[in-house]
Amino acid sequence: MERIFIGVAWPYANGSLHLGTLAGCLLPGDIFGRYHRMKGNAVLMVSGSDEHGTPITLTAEKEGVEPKEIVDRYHEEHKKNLEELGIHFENFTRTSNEFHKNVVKDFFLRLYDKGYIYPEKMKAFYCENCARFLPDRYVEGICPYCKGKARGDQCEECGKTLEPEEILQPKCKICGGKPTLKETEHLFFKLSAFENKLMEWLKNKHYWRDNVLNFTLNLLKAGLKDRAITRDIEWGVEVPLEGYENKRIYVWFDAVIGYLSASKEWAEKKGMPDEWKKWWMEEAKHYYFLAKDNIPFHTIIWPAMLMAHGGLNLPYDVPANEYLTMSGEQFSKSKGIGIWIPNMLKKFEADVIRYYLSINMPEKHDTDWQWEDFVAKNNNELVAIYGNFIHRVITFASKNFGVVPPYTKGDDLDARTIEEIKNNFEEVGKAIEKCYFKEGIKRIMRMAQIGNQYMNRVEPWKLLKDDEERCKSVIHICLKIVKFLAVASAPYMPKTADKIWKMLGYNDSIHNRKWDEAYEELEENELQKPVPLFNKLNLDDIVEEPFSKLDLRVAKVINVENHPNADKLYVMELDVGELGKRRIVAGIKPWYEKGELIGKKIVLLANLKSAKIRGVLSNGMLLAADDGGKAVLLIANGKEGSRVYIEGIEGKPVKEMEYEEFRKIKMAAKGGKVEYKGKFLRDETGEIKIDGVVKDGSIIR
RNA sequence: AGCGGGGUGGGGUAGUCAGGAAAACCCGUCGGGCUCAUAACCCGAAGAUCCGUGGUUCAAAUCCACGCCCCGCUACCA
Repeated sequence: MERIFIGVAWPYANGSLHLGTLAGCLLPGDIFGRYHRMKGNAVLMVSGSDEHGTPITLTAEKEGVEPKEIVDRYHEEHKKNLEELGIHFENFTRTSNEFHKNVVKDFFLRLYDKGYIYPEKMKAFYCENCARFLPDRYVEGICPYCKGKARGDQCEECGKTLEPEEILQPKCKICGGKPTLKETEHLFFKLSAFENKLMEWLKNKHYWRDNVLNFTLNLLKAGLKDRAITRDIEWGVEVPLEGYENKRIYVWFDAVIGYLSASKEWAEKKGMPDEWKKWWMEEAKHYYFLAKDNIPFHTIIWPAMLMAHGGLNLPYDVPANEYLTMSGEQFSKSKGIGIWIPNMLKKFEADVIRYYLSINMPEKHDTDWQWEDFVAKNNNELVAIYGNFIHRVITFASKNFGVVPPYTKGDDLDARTIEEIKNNFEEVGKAIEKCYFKEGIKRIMRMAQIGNQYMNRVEPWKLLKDDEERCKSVIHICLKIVKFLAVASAPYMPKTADKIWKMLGYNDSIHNRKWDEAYEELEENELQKPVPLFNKLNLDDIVEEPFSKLDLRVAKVINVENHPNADKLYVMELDVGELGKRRIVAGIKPWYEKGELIGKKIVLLANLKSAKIRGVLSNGMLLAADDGGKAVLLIANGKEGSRVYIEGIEGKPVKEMEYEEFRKIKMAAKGGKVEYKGKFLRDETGEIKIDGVVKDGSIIR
């Protein structure tokens, strides 16, 4: 038996969980945990809501409530979602509880006593108007070097790191006022003292994922700077030292200690307050599941903190995932891209979501969530290959025999098939142990496929008439395969696995069984009546908001020519950033000169079905307001290729959109802007404007 | 700008670290088989200059160099 500690990155309690968190952290952690529990290992898997930090206080202010109300809301929601998703923790807690705060304070004091924390004065921006110090990213200004837009301690254009006093025309992002530099004293963690120790510790981590190890080593080579671990805010863990009553411990310092506090709390709740020591002070392997942006916290800062503390286990592996993108773009609230878990759970079975994210997990590079693909994988793989195999076997067996029939008459094919299944099953286990979750689920699918092949070869429906004994034996083999599948699927699709288990006539939960039981002989159970495990999905049902189907993009006009066969048409060439160059035909010639169009940023409907217009192929169309027959362009401001959207409507663009379908979506002009369902069309920089005065209510087309 | 990851048939991915006979899988397309099963399953076929150029080698998707193009990160969006 091994002891396995699993730490899953703490979701921030400032919003709903989204698919990225699930794909990158929660799901891999859960698969890993479930597998090890079935293997008979002692698993302690913890996480919780990360509830401190400025973003939460800002959200609270925006809503006019206390921070506590925000974090309570999302913590409850997270907990509920996790349960619905079948993500099982030994302890899923939160950083605002007293237990955690006390552990953080103890940890802090221990480091302080050992001399790893020291005070230092620094200058920071203070906004009189808001009466608060501003975190870096809430200060905007101009870069002294390239005159580009600078945010906080860095220029967004040239990427140069800036000292606070260098930044020109600083502006408070909250109130727009002018912040001043004010001196403040903070406590620093002596991260720099751990460079060599960390380097030494990393020496035998050759089994880590390349991206994680390389990234970490590069940061170390670049040299570590001591980090301020206190902030001038009121929301957070109090600093347990005199003179720091107005400061709080910085959220990253507090959050990672959560791994330890959650373990201690778990032991406490179990009534065995020392039990956590078995994982933290005795031999145990520590795994941390997180996404790539979180790597430095878990491979440098947290290990350094643990070293500073002393006597606690360091991470064994940090199999960080890359990102899940949404139709090619990064999840982002501010850009209106993303899929939120509460929404997903209303529409789909947890295991369907788990399946798609497992087989499409961003292990080595970013992977893309695509609705078409999601539907296709559900329908063609889960339903057709996997679900159908189980269903056809159980249906056949229960209809004809009622119980698991005995195996009495075999042949070579049986042995070969079982051998192959067994081999695949073992590989699934190995894959999970190495955190190659994608490979594991693929092998499970392969097993279902082997089952289908076997059945097609031996044709039990024919044997039923002329060789019942052989037929029973064949079905016995098929049921064995079903059992293999149930056990192997348990970490990936826990609810489904349990359903299969019940169909096989077992009364208990598969999650209390052992992984190796998959090989054990079937009992002569009475089979349950089968119910289809999954159902087909229809893309049209999923994408119910017609606006979601649109793929609207910012496009810059780079060339305009007359259409060879039409008076009112231009043939325009557009730069659509990541989508490349596009040629479209547009009927705006009567109202716009060629010259004034070039360089303009307009709104393009990028996924409109291509059409020949008077002999010229047009790939998309531009949007304009129709003011009594006169076309007036919509003007965008964002980067070429960036999305144009309505806040609150999830973008789920279809591949191709019919013109008629587009016409049903009624957008109208209002006060120089474009309104749809009470909200305004916008891009990443703000609302889209109409290029001139048009009557309110003019239709956009 | 620096760093990291990537570019593989029409789409989505595997394979690349340890170079080798037919480049794997799912979808899509075309043809066939089966009829137990959720019109599901199974078999076969077509379809790839493995981003480009040059190099190392008996042998390169894989190693090296240069170039092009995407994406991400740069320390609080997973």
